[in-house]
Amino acid sequence: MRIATWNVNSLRARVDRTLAVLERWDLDVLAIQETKCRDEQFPFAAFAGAGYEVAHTGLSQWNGVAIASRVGLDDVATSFPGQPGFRKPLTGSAPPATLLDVEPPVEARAIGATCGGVRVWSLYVPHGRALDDPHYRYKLAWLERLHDAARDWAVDPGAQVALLGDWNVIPLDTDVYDVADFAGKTHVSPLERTAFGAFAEVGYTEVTREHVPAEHAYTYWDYQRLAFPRDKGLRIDFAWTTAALAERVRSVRIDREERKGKGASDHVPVILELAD
DNA sequence: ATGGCTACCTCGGGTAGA
Repeated sequence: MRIATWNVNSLRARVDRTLAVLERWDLDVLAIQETKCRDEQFPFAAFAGAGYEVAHTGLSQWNGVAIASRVGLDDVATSFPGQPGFRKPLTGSAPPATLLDVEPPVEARAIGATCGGVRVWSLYVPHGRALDDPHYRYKLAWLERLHDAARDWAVDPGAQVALLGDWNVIPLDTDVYDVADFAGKTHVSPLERTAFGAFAEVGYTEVTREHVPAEHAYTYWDYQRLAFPRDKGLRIDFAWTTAALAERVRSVRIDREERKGKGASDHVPVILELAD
């Protein structure tokens, strides 16, 4: 079984590239992030034509996550238990007191489905924006709540769970072209790195590192400043799996070629080959 | 020193990404 994760950075702008990735890697399952569309805008027919069922959640032009599968797609969940919401802080005059009590909306950043016996989650962790931005606190809370949910999913030692996606965390200094460029910014702060690493304490293994231990093995390159030709990238797309699933991983590959050419996403697919 | 790109909304320029 082959399963992959990819932040496609707008699905509608890259339907052809996405179908080509499915075919090139002979994928059974693809976890997609940043579809940037609402459900009614999602090109389901193109995927069906290629033999894939799709579960998608998208509420606006932002975020949006999906799972495409040709090995079944059961028990779809469009958020995880306890997933925090976010709303920009209100500006100007104070709203009526009743509005203050309204929970911020849960964003389309997590979708889960069971595919071929594996509980797959496609996750788009909030960016954080800046260390003094409310979005940063949201990011930390989001990772904590995900950790709590993931702990529950891993209680059964035979559970096969894969947490796939764009984690928006640079876990090691060698996961970035120059960590000095990130001083005082998000993605490298101790709190983020601790929140990311905490999944190891509740039964999960980050299998992409295990199989691709090389330093500077990036999964993202900025569109700006010729980042890709200069290989100034980041490693921020990962796969935490339960022990029973980690045992099945035979290889992990980073599809660096996908960053080339006109119309590339700024992220590339990460592919896991699983033993049957 | 700044922004340098791409995509979304929609046809000008704001929001977001990392």
